Amino acid sequence: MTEQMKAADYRHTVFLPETGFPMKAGLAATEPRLLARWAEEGAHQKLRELRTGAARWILHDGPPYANGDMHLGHALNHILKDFVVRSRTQMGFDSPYIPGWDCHGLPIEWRVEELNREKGIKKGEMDFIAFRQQCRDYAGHWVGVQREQLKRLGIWGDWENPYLTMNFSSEAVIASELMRFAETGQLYRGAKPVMWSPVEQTALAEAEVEYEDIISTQVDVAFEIVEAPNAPELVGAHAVIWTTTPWTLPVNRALAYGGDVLYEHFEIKSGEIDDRPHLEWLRGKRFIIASDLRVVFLKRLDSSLPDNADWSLGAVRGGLAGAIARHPWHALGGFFAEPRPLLAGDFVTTDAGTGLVHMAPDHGEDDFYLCKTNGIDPKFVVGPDGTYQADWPVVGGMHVYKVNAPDGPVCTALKEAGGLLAASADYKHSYPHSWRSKAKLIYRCTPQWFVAMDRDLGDGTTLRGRALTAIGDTRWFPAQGENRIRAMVEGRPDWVLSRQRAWGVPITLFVKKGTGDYLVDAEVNARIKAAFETDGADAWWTRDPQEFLGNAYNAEDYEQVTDILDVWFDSGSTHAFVTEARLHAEQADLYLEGSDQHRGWFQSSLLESCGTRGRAPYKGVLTHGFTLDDKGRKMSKSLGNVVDPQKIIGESGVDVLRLWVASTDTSEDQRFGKLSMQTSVDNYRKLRNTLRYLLGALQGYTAEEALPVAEMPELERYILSRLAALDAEIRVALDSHGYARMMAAIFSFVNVDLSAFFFDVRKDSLYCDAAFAPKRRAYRTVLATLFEALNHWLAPVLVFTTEEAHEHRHGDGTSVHHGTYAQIPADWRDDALEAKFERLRDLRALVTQAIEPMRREKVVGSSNEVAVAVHAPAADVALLQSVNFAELCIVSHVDAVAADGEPAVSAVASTEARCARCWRHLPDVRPETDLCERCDDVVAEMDA
RNA sequence: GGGCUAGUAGCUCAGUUGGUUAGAGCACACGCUUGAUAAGCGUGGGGUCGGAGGUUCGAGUCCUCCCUGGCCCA
Repeated sequence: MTEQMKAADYRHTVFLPETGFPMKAGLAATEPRLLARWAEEGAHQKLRELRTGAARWILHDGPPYANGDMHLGHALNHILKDFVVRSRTQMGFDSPYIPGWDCHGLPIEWRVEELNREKGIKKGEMDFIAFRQQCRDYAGHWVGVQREQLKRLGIWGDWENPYLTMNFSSEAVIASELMRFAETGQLYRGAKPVMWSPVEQTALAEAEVEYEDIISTQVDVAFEIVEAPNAPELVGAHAVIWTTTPWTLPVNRALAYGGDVLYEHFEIKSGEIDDRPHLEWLRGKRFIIASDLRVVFLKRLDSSLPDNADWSLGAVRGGLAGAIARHPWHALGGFFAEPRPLLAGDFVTTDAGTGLVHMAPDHGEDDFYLCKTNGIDPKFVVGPDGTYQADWPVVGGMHVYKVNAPDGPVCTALKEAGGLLAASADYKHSYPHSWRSKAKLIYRCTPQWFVAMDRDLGDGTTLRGRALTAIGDTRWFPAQGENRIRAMVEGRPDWVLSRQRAWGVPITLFVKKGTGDYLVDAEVNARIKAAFETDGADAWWTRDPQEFLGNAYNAEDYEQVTDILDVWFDSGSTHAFVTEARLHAEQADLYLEGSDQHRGWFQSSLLESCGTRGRAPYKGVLTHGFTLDDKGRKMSKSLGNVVDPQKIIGESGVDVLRLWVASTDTSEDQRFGKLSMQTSVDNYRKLRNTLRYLLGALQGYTAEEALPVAEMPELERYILSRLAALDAEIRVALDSHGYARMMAAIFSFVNVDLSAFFFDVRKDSLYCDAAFAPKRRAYRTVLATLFEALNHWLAPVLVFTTEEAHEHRHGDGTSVHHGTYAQIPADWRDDALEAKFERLRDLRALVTQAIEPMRREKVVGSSNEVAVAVHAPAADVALLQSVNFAELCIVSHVDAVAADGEPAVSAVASTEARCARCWRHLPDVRPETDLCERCDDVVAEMDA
C-alpha cells in the first residue's frame, strides 16, 4: 500500500470545509436576484418597522439635478450615503433615507426650449403654463431614470416617495420659506450688475457660470483732462485708459485711479514722431499713465517706439484727486458732454493696462460700487437681449458683442474723435460664459431681489453673523471644510434671488405701486401657500391675484412679482419639507456631498435655515473629493476618459464598486482606473474567500457546540482580543465616517491575523481533531463570532455578498441588513496576551525564514516535515515552552534552547514517521495504522 | 490671476508633538502545498517620500520657491 493510497483511505475521515457559497461571485446574476428578493419581501419597509422607536440618525440627501444619467461621481456620492445610513442602522439607529431631486431651474428649461426648437416651436409661442408642464414632465422623466440607476447600486431608501422640489407640497413650502424672509424684512429690491446672459436673457447664479479663454479687442483710449484743481498743469493732458470690453465705453461715466499708484505726465518727443508719420496726430499731446506701465503702453502704440525717460514731464502724486475728464465723444452733447470725474478706487492695480480704469457702473461690480459711493447711478442702456437702446448715439440698437472689433463702430467713432490710441484684437484672457449655452456673459445692471447678509434682524444679529456662528456649531468632516465655508460666508455678497425665467417657484411678493414696498401679511401668505399645495406654483399665474390679496387689499394697487426664485433657494429649503415636515426632526445629523457644495447646497441650506430658524439645518457635514481618471485628471468628454458606472457594474458588480469606494480615502480626490479597479476585485476575492472559508468551516455548527471564552485556549482568546481591538478601531473610524480606515483595519485583520496565522495554525484541529474536541469546539466558536462580526461590518459595503453569505449561514429568510453589529465585549481585550503572542509571532517569523532554504533545496516541502531548534534568551525560551510552539509554527517539533544574544533558529528534516491522516511527523505514529495517536482515536471513534 | 487642497513602492493606504536602516495589504518574482485548490502558505525584490533650496545635531514630517493635479473664486 503506497502512502498516497493510505492517505486516500483517510481523506474521508477528515473534516474538510464544505459550503454551497461559491468561490466565484457571479455578481451579475446574484445582485439582481437579491434586489428582486428584497423588493418582494419589502425588506426595506420591514427594516423601517424593526427600527421604529429606536434613536433616530438622519442623513438628509442632497438633491441631484434631475437631468441626465448618473455618472461615477454621483455613484460615489450615493454609495457613501448608503454606507452612512447602513452603518448607523447596524449600530441600531433608526436611520431612514429619503432620496430627493432638484427639479426646477435653467438647465431643464434650456433643454426643453431646445427640444421645442427642434420641433419648430419658437420661444414665446408656447403657453407659459404648458411650458412649465413640459419642464415638469422632463424632470419627471429623469427622476425615473436616475432612480432606477441608484436602486441598482443596492441603496435602500424610500424610493416610492422621494422628495422632489417640484412636488406641490415642496413648492408650497419653498414659497412659504421665502415669505418668512419677507416677513422678517430680509428681502430688498435693488439694482446691481449681475452676470447676465444675453442669449438666455437671464441673470445667472455664480454656479451657472464657467470661465473659458477668449480673444478680445484691447483698446487704449484717451480722456482729456478738463479740470485738475490739485495739478493745473494736467489740464489738457489725456488720461490713458485700457479696456478689453470696448462695448462698455459708450456707457462710460467716470475714470478710476489707484490712490497708491504712481502716475506720470509725459509727452512723446518730436524726433520719434518725425520717424513715424502714422503717429503724427500725437504730436504735442500729453498723457497720464501709471509709471510702471508706460513702457508696455508705448509698445502698444508702436512696437518700435523706444522708451525715453526724458519724455517725462513729471510724476503725478495726488494730482488726480478732484480732476475731471471728458468723454472722447463729448462733442455729441447730452450724456457724453457730462463730466467724467476721476475717482480713487482701491481695486486699481498696475498688473496690466494703464493704471487708469474707465468706469461703467452698469457693467462692472467695482464700477457699480465706486460710482454708487460717488452718487453716479446706472443708466440701464443695454437691454436684456444685449442690445443698446435704439436711440443711443453711435451704437443704438446694436448688440454689445458686435461693436468690439478694431474696425467696429466703437473704435471707429473713437478714432474719428481723436481718442483711440491703440486697438488690437489679440488679447487672450479668461472670460465668463454660460454653463448651458456656452455664450459669453456680460455684467448688466438690472432690478433684482436680494437677501441682505448684513441687515440687523432685530435681535442684534445679521444673517452673516448667524451663519458664521452656525458654522462653528457644526462638525465638519474633514475639518478643513470649516475654513473653506467660513471664508466663503465671510466674503460673500448679498444673495441674489431673482431669475427672469419660467421654470421654478415664483418670488411670491406683491409690491405696492408708488412706494415699492412689498406686502407683508400673514393671511395673504397663508392663502398663497394653500393655493400652491393644491395647484402647485402654477397657481401664482393661473389664479386671480385678488384671490390671494383677499378683501383687505386691491390688486390694482399692487404689482405682482413674477421673477423666479434662484434654484439654490429651492434646495436650501429641503430641510423644511424633508427633515422637518416628513421626519419631524429639527436638524439632520449629516449632509454629505462633494466639496464643491461648500459654495452650493451647504451654504444655501445654511443661509436659508439661519435666516428663518437661526441655526444650521445640519449637525455635521461630510464632504468627498472628485473622481479623477487613473492619471489624476478630471474626467471629461473632451479628454474621453469618462468612466460609466453602469459599465463597471455590468462587468464587475456593484459590490466591487462599493468596495472601491469604501477602501478609498474619499475626503480627497480619488483616482479611478483599471488598476484601482483590479485592486478592488482582488480585495473583493479575499473577503469573499474569507467568508467562504468561515461558512465551510462552520458547516453543521450549532450553538450547543459553543465553548465559553474562559475555557478556550490562549490562541482563541488572543484572536478574540484582536477582534475586540478591531471593534474599537472600527467604532472610532465610523464616528468620523472613515470607511477607508475601517476597511484597511479589516483587510489587515483578515490577511495577517486570520488567513496567514489563525486559520493556518488551526487547520489541523479543524480537519483532524475529534468533532467535539475542546480545541476544535473553541475554534469553531470563535469562527462563528468572526463570521457574524465580519459579515455585519462588511454589510454596509458589500450589501449583496454579505446577504448571500448570511443566507448560506442561516438560511432562515432573515436579512443581514436587519441586524446589528456583533456585540463584542470590551473585556475580550487582553493586552498581556496580545504582547505574548506578538513576541511568539516574531519568533515564528524566524522559524519560517529558517525553513525557506530547505524548501528551495527540496529537502522538505511542507513545514510539517521540519524539526527546529530555537536558541533564544531565557525569557523567550520560557515563552515558547508555555505554548505548543510547534503547533503555532506548523512544524513537527520545536526545541527551545536558552542562549545569549539575538534569537536564532536552526531547522532539520524531521526523522519522525508521518501520520497518514494529519500528515504531521510525530513520534507516536503507530506502524500498524500509520496514524498518530490522536488520529487513531478519532478514526476509531468514527468506525464505532 | 487669487484662495484652499493634494502629490510616500505598480495599486490602495499608514507614517504620532521633526529622532534609529520609511511601514502594511494587494500586485509582482521565486518556492511550498494540492485536504479553503481559478483557493491557501512562505520567502524576496521594489521607494532620490513631486522638484530645488533653507532651518536643525537630525526632516516624509517645519519654512520658502517651483512643478503637476483638483476644488472654489475672479
